[in-house]
Amino acid sequence: MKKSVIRSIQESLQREFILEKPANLSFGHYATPIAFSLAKELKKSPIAIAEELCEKFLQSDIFQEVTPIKGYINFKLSESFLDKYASWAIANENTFGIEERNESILLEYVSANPTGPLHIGHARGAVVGDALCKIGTHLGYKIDSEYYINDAGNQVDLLGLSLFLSGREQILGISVEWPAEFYRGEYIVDLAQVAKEELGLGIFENEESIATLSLWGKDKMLELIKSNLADVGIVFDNFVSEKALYNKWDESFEKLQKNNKTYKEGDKIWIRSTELGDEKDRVVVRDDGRPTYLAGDIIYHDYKFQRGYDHYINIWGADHHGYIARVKAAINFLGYDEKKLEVILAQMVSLLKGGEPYKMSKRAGNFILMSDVVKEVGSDALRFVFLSKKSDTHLEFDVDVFKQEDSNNPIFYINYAHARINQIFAKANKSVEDVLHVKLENLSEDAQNLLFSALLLPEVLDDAFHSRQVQKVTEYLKNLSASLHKFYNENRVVGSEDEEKFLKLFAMVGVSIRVGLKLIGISAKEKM
RNA sequence: GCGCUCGUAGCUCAAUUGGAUAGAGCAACGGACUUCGGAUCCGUAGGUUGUAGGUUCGACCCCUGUCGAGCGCACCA
Repeated sequence: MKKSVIRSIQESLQREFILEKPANLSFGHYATPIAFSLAKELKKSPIAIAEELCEKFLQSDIFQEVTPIKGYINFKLSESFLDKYASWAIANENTFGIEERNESILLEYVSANPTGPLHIGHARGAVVGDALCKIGTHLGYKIDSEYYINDAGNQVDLLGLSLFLSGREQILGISVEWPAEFYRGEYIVDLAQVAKEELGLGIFENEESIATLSLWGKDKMLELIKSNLADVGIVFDNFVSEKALYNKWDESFEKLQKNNKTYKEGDKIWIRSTELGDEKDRVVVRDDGRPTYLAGDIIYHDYKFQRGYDHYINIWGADHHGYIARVKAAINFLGYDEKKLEVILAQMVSLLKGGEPYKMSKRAGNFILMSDVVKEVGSDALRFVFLSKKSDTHLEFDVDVFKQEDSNNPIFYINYAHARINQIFAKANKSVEDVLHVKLENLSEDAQNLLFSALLLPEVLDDAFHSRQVQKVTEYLKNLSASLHKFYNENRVVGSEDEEKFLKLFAMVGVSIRVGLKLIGISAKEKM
């Protein structure tokens, strides 16, 4: 819809311009402040310029009115244009808003350590990533989703050690001495129990089996993580193992070396990340020869870029923000365009419980499991809460409030609108096909506004994806539902002389609600 | 101390990315024919956008200072 408008204006204007929505829908459907920027050039007042331009624009048949107001030019679309578009959308629901593009994107998100179940903080990145993936795919981007498994290094070792000690203490009844850092939490105790059943009691007897427990535990945790994700409808295209990539280190290292971006100091190897804005150079290989975590990420990003995507998106927890500079530097040093990598930060989620702050830390074991929240409020509500907020703002909510969010939940509000539409078709004893041919003309202003709102979905999706702000979609769905409810309360549908027109209008709203919900991973309810 | 992110109604968040009168929900208060399902709708109240400057036709948005919050500042991930 917007594209048709832009094309039409472009034809008569022959220059770049900004198209936006008027502050007030009664002014028109679209607007442009072009007269303001022309004012300087032409040395005329914006108001006079706007008036002159309006006449030119009126020649197009997609506009019913073009009016100047205080220098702004407002466009009102014609009913026949809106009707044609709506008929097409209703008949082609599955392709409504779908576009063709050639750009490929690699989207990496979650990538939580396989040392424990996902907690509520991970859920935010997970849900946002999944929604971006679904929306972007709908918009025609070829998106692959990927999860990077940190299955090498200290944290996994620590998992093995924690299982080992827990097994000795809880199962063998031996008193153990806990180190300063280890994984606590009930899942460790539970997992040690499973280890006993699958691997035998002997596994806790000898310290040499810690390595075995690490590997075994990591696999178990990964399974758990996958099922946590599946519970909210998230499935990844790829899982990439840090460990499996380690044999490519020489290859990546050689590139860095060739570009003179590493150096040796002491017995360590450093990368010159300072050259590209990092605070300091970073160690990539320790003095005992073990590569650091950064080395793993260098290999991984080398591997990513070798696969030749047009664009790369990483969703990271905000606590990793300090990491962006060094990874981008490394990508550049490897000979790639680091601007192709975009990092989205998902800000911390802080939980309250009865007003008391919850300190979330994987290591402390005092965290809220994503799966627990899903169990209590359901996947839809969890998704909706996280998708309603910009991902880069701190989010704080009280679990107790969250639990009682049922009738207050906007999801119910949206679903109610959707269910209402079905209900009214049933009441009228008509199907969508019955009313598809009806022309939407001579509509009241309210009806026309509702129609226009429903047709806006593709633009909203486009905007949400390109600004990486998924809350625009939830916001839109709430507003569209509100318009529907309002219209419903003010207009009698069944039995009125406009019945068929209104049904077609409602069908269009239903399409947008269904498609919109689907793209944020929520299925619309037919009945409630 | 340095860096990143953020600061908008009592609370949780929006604001077409520099545009027109800063908007929703919740909470509060007052209303809507025993209703095409009232899980809805209408109305009232609530704001110097943390704060002080600057940039310009125009600023919640950009720049500078300042205050406050969170997160980083590892050879952990």
